[in-house]
Amino acid sequence: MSSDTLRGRILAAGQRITPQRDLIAGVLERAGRPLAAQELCDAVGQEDPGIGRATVFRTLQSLQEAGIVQNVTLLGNQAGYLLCASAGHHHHLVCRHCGAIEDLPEAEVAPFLSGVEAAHGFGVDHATFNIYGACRACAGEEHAGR
Amino acid sequence: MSSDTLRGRILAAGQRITPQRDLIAGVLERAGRPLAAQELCDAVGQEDPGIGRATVFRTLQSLQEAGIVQNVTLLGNQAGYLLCASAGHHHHLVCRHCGAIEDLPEAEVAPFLSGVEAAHGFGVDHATFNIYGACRACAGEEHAGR
DNA sequence: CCACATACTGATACCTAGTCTCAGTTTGGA
DNA sequence: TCCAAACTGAGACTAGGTATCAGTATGTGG
Ligand SMILES: [Mn+2]
Ligand SMILES: [Mn+2]
Ligand SMILES: [Zn+2]
Ligand SMILES: [Zn+2]
Repeated sequence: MSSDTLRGRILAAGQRITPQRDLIAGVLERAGRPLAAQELCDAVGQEDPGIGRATVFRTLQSLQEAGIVQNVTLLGNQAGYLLCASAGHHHHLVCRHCGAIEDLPEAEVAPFLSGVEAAHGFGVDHATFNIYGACRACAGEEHAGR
Repeated sequence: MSSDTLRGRILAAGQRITPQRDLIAGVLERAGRPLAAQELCDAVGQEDPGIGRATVFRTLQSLQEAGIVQNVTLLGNQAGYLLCASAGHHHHLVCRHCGAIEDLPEAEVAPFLSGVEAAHGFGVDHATFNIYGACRACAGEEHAGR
């Protein structure tokens, strides 16, 4: 069960299991796409109105430290919180039509970064990418649809 | 004179020249690196305390539309405002030691994006990069310095 | 050079995301 | 079961940014 995995990852990060964390991680997991702060707070409040705003943000912080949640920048510079299955450093392709997310493994960007380092004499030590467009499904529809 | 150019670019975007825009663009130009909202407001207030906060943000908006200013994400997810000499779409390498910025032309990232499109069947229509590290000068110092 | 539509400005109120503090509660290990 | 440490909710607070509005400046066409 994936709940086991989630809990395992929380524990592995030296953090405690609490009902709040369970619930919040669950909301993100079921969403399957990045949620804005507002959306997340609403969804959490709907499942348990007792959970305070501060706890939501603290939990996001914890889950990020545990490598379970990633912060992505949505269109319009809005912050989105995304539950990630893969734990290591990786990036995301954001479909601007359906909101779906596709992982972009670090291995795929490493050669590009090496090229930049070589060309500019710049030692890259951290990089994030915000890549927006149409996922395969949506690109197909758009092409066929009109 | 670069002031001519700046004004030209503002006018070309169908916007009016005002003392406030002149001053704010000047502050950014002299900074030579991205400024956070706070820093910018402080610097502006120091040169002319009469300029209101709202005007600073509106001006940033206008200058962005005119392609003169770009919004970059500094470390810690802080927004930075950067005056860019080159007008077209391009990216930036941010030195985390001295704050210096190096332009990364779109042409250098295009092949990478094409590769992503091919590999994922994903139609990229907008991408931004946040690349942090050590510029040539700082990398040299670090290597030699200790 | 003047008149005038329109763009712009400052003040101010407002909003949202996110942080901080603090007193009380829960967790999980010994 | 006991306890230190981690966590929680409430609520105050901050920072970045936007909306409104009445007044002012800009630049264009006459
Ligand atoms: Mn992911
Ligand atoms: Mn630039
Ligand atoms: Zn899609
Ligand atoms: Zn440097």
